[in-house]
Amino acid sequence: MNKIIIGMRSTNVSDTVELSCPPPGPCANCAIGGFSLYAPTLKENPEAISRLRKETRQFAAERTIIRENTIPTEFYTIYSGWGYIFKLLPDGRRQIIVFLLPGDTFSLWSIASPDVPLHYTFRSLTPMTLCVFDRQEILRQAVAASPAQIAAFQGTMERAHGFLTRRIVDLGRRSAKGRICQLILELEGRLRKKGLSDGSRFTLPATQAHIADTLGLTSVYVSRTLAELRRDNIFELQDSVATILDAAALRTIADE
Amino acid sequence: MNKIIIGMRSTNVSDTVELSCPPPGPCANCAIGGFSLYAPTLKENPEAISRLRKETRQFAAERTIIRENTIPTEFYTIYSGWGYIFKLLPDGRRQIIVFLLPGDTFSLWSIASPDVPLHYTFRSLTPMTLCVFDRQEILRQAVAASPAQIAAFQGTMERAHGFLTRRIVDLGRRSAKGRICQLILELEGRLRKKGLSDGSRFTLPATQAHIADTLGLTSVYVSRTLAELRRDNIFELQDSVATILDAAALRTIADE
DNA sequence: CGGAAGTTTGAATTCGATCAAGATGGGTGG
DNA sequence: CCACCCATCTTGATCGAATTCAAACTTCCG
Repeated sequence: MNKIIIGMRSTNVSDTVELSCPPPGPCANCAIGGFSLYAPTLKENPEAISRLRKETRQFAAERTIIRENTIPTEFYTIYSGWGYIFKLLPDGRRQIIVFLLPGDTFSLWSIASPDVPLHYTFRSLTPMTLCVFDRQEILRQAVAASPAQIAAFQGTMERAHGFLTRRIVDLGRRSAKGRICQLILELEGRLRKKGLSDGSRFTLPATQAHIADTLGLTSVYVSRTLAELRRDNIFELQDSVATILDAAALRTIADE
Repeated sequence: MNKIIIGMRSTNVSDTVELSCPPPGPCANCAIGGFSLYAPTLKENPEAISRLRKETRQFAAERTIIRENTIPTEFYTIYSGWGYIFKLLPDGRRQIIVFLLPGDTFSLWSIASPDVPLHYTFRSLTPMTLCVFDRQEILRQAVAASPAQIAAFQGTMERAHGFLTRRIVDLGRRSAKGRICQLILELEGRLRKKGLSDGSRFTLPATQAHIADTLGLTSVYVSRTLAELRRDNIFELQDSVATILDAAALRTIADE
């Protein structure tokens, strides 16, 4: 039996520990598969996906999955848990590019240029289970399989692109409060599509430091701003549970 | 004969004026074609591209090509001049997402979802000549034609994605000076690949207001920061000509 | 020569950062 | 089971990078 992973937010010891585990059931029964990149193929031919999956792999919180400047040979789907992609500046400042949620994939962007090293790092935020595929295989056999699959592939890239451009607008032209509301709405929307939010309440395991590093702020100021939103009965974040108290007000602050 | 377009930076009269012009020579001879999205097809079968091109179209500076919330039916390659893509906030603040240079294309990102309206606006920065294609045609016949073409397509998307993530890092975690140096290096690099920079001197037609709207700053502060770089003999921008005086220093400031 | 767009410079202001000190709370080890 | 530890969050005081407001200057064009 494998070791049990404990703690949402583990300490920094042994940065790259990983624990193998037997795969969960066949991909056909996967709760999150219908929201993944290869959903069309999964629907038509679930065994094809099961066959492509090399294994599943578990990580504790805050473990580095792939480091900047390495060349990934694998392709991952997050089966459970949250991850994030970030870039580190020479002096240690960190910018989180995007949070990865269950059903999201990693190494999509570099799939067409297999020999270019990553320019950012992929890390688990919570304990996380990944389904592991061979990068070349998934490209050839799943992504280019059918017209529906090509459309899903390009659609995924486009959605990712949309999140990035919206983040650029946030960082460039919105106040701290606006950015935070924007982020809450983004995450709620993405989670809702996967059945992980009822529209007003969802799990948000990111610390205020993660949020700060995502929005170009400091954790101190994130704390102050969240306190304000809480005081005004607009939004609350406690013990990794996010609650939208006043969706209209939230959207108003986010929009301008 | 058509009207002649005058002035790099025209006034705001008649925001959507456009002037037709006879197409320049066949695509096979195009100076910029080798750097475009469909370069592989152009090399193998230049007539295919010529046939796909509906027309060329000229715009004066600061004209809106496609507005936010509309559904584009055309696909453009910039034959000459600069353009930019931006998003407007309700109160009039503007965030420029990216500058488009000769050989760059537009509506790439929305090519897979033909019925989703744009969430940003495409505008000319200088007088600009576009080669116009049908959006569906270019997707089917050029982008999906050959393996080399698919690779070029995905490679283009990846490069664009790289620019966006780097911009996010800049906006989130870099000082005004760092952002400006970063932008100079990005533009120089992109232009050099197209033979439009010798490594230290190139045309940069953006005003300080454009730069400010790209980097999340105000034009006043861009002016002050450029003055500093000029004073320190690192970089100079005068009359739309950018000159890198000290590349090493520029890179140092940009990197951290 | 007059006007408009762009740039520069100065002074005052502000949003968010930085520094610092507690408070809270869960996990670990004794 | 208790005590300590460490990460996270909170709150206060001060600081500073970039904004805002304002006015002059420069160029180019009509």
